[in-house]
Amino acid sequence: MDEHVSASPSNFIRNIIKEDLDAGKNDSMVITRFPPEPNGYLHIGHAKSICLNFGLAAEFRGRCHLRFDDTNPAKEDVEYTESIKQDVRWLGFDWGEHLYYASDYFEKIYQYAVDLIKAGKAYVCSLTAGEIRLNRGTLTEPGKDSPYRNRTVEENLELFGRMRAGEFEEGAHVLRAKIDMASGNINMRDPVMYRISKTAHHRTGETWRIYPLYDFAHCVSDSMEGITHSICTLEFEDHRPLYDWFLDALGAPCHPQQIEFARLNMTYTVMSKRKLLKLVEEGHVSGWDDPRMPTISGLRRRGYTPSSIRDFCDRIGVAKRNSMVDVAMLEYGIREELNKTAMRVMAVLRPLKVVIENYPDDRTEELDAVNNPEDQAMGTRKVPFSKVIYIEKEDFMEVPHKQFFRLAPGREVRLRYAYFITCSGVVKDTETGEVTEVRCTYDPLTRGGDAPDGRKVKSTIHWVSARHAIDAEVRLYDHLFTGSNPSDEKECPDFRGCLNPRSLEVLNSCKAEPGIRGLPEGKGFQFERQGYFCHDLCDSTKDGPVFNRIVSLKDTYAKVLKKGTK
RNA sequence: UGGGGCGUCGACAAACGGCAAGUCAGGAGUUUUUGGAGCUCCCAUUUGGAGGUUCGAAUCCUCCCGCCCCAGCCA
Repeated sequence: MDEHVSASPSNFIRNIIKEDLDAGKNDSMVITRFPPEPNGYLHIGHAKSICLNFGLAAEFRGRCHLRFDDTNPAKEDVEYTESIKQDVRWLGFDWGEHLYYASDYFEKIYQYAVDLIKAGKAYVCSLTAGEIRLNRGTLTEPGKDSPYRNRTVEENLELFGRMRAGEFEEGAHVLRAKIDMASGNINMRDPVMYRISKTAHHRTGETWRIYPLYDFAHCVSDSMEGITHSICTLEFEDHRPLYDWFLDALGAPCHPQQIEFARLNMTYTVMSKRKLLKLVEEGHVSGWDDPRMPTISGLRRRGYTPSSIRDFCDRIGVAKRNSMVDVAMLEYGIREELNKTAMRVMAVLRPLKVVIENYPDDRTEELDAVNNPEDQAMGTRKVPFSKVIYIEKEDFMEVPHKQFFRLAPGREVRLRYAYFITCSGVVKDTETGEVTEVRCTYDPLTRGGDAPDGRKVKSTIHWVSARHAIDAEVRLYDHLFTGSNPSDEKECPDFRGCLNPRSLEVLNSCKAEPGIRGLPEGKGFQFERQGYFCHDLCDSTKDGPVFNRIVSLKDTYAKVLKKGTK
C-alpha cells in the first residue's frame, strides 16, 4: 500500500477508491475526469474539484480527463474553453492526450437514445414545456403520465429522426425517458433527454438541431471514457439514481460510480457563476481577472501561486458537509510560501519627507540589504541612502500614544539597514497644521543598523532615498464583500448590496527603492513591513510600474491598537 | 406532509466499537535590524438532543431537533 501514501489528509473519497483498489474493482484502475461547462471562468471552487480529481488520479497512478460538458450551446463559448484549459494547466495539472468534448460524442449519444427508444424506455413527448411542468406534480404529489407516453417504437423512432433533421420548431417535441411519474425523486419522473434547439453550437456549428441534456449526456460520456469514479458536487446526489438508470437501461459495459462532495464556500466572496458574471457585466469589477475575484485568473493576476492554491485545497479537505471556509486559510498559504521565497525590497506607500540635518547634502551611500532573511542563499543588494528620504506617514506621530514605538519628536529609531535617526523637529503646513516634513539627525556610528555602544531602539522602519526613488502605483485590495457570507439571503438580500466599497484602494504617489527594477516579473516579492506584492502585468508600463498587493503581512500592531480601543 | 443528504472546537476536518488527529483563527510567552518570520505552550472531560445495546459508543439501534438540495426543454 506504499504507493497510496500521501501527505494529504484522508478523505472519504480516497477511502472509497482505496477499498475499490483493494477489492480489485475496475481492473485496479482509477480514471477520473474534470467536466466543466464552458460557460464561465473557473474559480477557486473549481480548483478544489480539479485538485481532487487530478490529485486522486496522480496518487493512484491513474489518469484524469478534461472533458467539456458542452451540451447547451445557448450559454457556451470558445472563449471559455480556452481560459479553462489555461487555468487547469496553470494550476499544474496535465490531461495528456485526454482532452474531450461531450459535443464530440453527439452522434454516439444519439445512437444510445435510439437504443433506448427501441427498448421501449424512451419516448417522444409533444407536450409544451408548461404542460410538462404541470404534469410533473409537486414535491408531495405524484406526477401524471404524458398522453404521448405510449407511442409506438416506430412512431417514436420516426419523430426522433425528424427532430434531428430539424423538421420541428423549438419546443414542439422532446425525448423523454420512460421511468416513473410517481417517483418520490422528481428527477425520475420521465426526465427530458433531448430538446430541440436551433442554436448554432460553438464546435459543431449547425449540424445538430437537437441537443442532449446533462443527465443523459453526462453518464454516457463518463461510460464511454471508461471513467471509474465520477466525482461531482452534492446537488447531483438526487441525480445518481438517474445516472445509474440510464447506464443500466443501456446495458453499458462501463458503469462509473458517482460520488458527491460538498462544493467550496469561502467567507467574504461569492462562488456562483451567475453572480460572478453579474459582477463582471455590471462593472463592479474590471473583469473576470480582476484581482479581487475568486476566479483562477483573478487569483493569478493578484499574485497567488499555483502551489499555494493546491496547498489550500489539501488543507480544506473533502467531505459531504456544507461548509464555509475562512478566507484566512487561503491567505495563510500564500504568506507561508512567499515568506520563504520572496525577495524583500523597500517601498513607501504613503510618503512623508524626512530631512537628515547633519547628513552631507550631496552624499550618496550604498548600503547592504538582505534579500531574504529566511534564505541566505538569496544574497544581498545595495540600497542608496542620502540626505532626504521618505518614510511611511504612519511611522511618525507628533504626539505618540503609549503603544507607539516608531518615530516621534526626540525619539530614536533605526532605518532598516541604514542608521539610527532621532527626530529633532517637524515642519507643518501653516494652513492645515499637517506635518509635511520631519527633521532628524543621524548617528554616523550606527551605519548598517547597529550601535557600537550597544544601545537599542524600539523600532525599525523602512525608507526610500528621495533622490533615487522610483514612482509607482500600488493597488491595495481588501475583501470584495463586507459580509462574511454575501450569498446569505438574510445577511444580503441582494448580494451587490454587500460589496465592500473599500475593496480597492489605489495609491499613486508611492516611492520604491531602485532595486525593484531588477525584480523578475510574475514573481511575488515583499515590500518590507507591508505585505507581498507583484507586478500587475496588464497595467504596468515601462515608466509607470503598477503593483498589486497579494496579501498583507500579519499586523500585530493593528491588533494591539484594536485591543487598546476596546 | 414526498425524495435525497448532512450535524465532531470560532472556521475547516480526521477518527470505520478501544479511550476525540491536524490545519486556520484566537491567546500567552520567547526571540528578532520587518510590531514580519521562527520557537514553546494554551484553546472539544466530549461529538445536535434524549434514550437504548455493549466491559467499552462520535462510531451500532430508536425517537426527536436543526440545516442543505430537488418541481429547467440549465449544468
